[in-house]
Amino acid sequence: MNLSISDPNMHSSSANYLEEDKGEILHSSFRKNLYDGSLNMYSNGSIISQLLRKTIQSKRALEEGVFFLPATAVSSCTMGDSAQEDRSSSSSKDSTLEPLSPGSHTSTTASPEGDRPLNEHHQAKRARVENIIRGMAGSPNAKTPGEGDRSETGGDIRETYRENKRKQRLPQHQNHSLSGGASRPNSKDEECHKLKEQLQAMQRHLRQLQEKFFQVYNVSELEHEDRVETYPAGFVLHGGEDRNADLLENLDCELLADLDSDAEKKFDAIKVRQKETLQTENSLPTLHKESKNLSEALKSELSRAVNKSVDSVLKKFTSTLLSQTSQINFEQTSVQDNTGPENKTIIVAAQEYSHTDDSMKPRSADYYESVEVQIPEDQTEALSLVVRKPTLSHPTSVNQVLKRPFHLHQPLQFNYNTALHENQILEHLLKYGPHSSFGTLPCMTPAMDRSSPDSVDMPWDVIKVRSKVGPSHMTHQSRSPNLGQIPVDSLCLPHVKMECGDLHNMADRNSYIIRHIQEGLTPNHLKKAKLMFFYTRYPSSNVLKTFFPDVKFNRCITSQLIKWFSNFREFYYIQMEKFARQAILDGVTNVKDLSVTRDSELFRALNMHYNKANDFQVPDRFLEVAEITLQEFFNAISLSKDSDPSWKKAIYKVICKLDSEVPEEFKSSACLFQKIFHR
DNA sequence: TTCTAGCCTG
DNA sequence: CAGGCTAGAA
Repeated sequence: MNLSISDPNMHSSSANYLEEDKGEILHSSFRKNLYDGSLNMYSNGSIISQLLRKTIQSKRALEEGVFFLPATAVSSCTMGDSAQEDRSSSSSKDSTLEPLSPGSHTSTTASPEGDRPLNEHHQAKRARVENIIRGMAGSPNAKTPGEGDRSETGGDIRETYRENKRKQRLPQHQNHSLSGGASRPNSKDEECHKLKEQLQAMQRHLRQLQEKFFQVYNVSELEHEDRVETYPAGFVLHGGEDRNADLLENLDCELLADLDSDAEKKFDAIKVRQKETLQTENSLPTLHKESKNLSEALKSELSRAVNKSVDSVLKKFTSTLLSQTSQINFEQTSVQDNTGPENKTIIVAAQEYSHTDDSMKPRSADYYESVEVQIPEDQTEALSLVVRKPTLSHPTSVNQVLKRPFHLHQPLQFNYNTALHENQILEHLLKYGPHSSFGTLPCMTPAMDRSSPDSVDMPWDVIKVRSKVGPSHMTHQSRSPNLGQIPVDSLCLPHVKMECGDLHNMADRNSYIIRHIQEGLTPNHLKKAKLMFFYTRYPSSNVLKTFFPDVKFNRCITSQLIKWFSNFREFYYIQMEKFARQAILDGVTNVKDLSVTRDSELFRALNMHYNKANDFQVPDRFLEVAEITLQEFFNAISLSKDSDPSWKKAIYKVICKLDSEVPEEFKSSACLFQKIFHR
């Protein structure tokens, strides 16, 4: 056989069907429809759904009493083509024959003498398939079609299907309701057990579906058993059922979700096509290709379904774990009480958050804004849920508490922080397990507490120690629990995104948080501004807005930032004048003898002021600018220009032109910036 | 009038 | 570092 021969045969056979056999017409039209459908599959998503849809079509056709072959046609065409495709791809010798399989089949039935035995054969198969479909579409509550219910309207039938669908999707809903927290389980085992049961129910359901599916599939296989031996990967029937069962076992129930509506459309399409002139598929090579695509798509579809199921189960389990371990941690911390009352505050907050049904939903911007409104108007620095962390060099001060603990007892701050820190809690649980203390929350880093108002009063050496701890945090290395106390500040949440990146479901909210606008300037912002001074002494307001994206700019904030840089300059120029005069007193006569290096006293003074922690690599350019400034002062003083009240202004003009670009890294929000420069 | 830089002071 | 004040620019 070859293509040129089979094509005319198929045409003639179609003509015969039109006059003699309505069922065969359906067969052909169905087949055409299926081929078209197979094309659509690749763009319309679930192939499994498509296959099942066709089965439903067959069932409906049976109920209508109009057609009697669709199921067979479905299986023979769809599966047979897929099967032969696989075979042809595996065996190049047979490749010329395989594409003809469907065509040859129809051409055989096209002969008048072959009609009768074929019809009998089909009727036998029809009865078989009818049983299969009935069992497949049936559910305990569904009416059994074909048993006195033929008068059922299509709408009723659809209702039946919908009911089936609802039942099939029920396990998922149950899962949601469980994870919703309304009926929160008391123990982990209980929750595990329920989850397991649901999973098993899903598996049973899918197994049933799979069995029906393979039965239908087997019908077509029998029809082509003389030439079909193997099937595409994932559908090897001979000895491959187990593997297929495993694959389909995890198929998500929602594959059936859109069955009825699409089946209805297909059904209408079939009726329309019935009236059309039947054209034989003269593009068998194309079909060949389509079958191959179908095979590939089936494989990917199955693996996708498995992944989806695993993900959903894991997700539910994780959320359950969160709500339980929050409580566990609270109790543990209460007993140990080695992390101070503030930690308990946070843990209680975490508890409340995890208990809230809608806590998993992203908060609106209004939510956060409304919280911040509670902050006094003249509060320019963000209040925070901050715990003073002891320094490593003062282990005896571990139990020190806040200087201003009243910050911790503002209820709205609770909500604010708890809502925002869910990610951290969850991450902590995933990373350290349920029995670790929240005092070691990885996202509550030493660097973060600098954003708290209390940090203003904190000696710089404390900050330095904390800064040194930062890098290990960033690289996810092990961290001593003794660092323990929890400095928490909303400003610092953006870095959570860096740590919880694998928690995709949290990413969206973090992306909101990272855009969260800070109402006031914090010590972190001051620190950042100081480091920016190494690059720019005269930043424009645009630069300030660009490099403080987490600050909600207003007149006050802008003035404050400007004032900061003014103060920075003041200190800078005072130092320059001081060291210039000192040089003159030291007998320096040549301005070229003046240089500023990292070992210079002048640099140390400046670095102490702008980079107290010394954890930032001051750019060389700043040394150059400092040197130029020093020389300018030296020259001016040497020339006795300082007698002029405004003698410095000339120097300012020179220095203001020496600003350089601030690195892009500074555009991060204050906390993120901290993390970047403390690595 | 508003904004900003700079100076002085605490 | 911030507040108050002044001068100058826009």
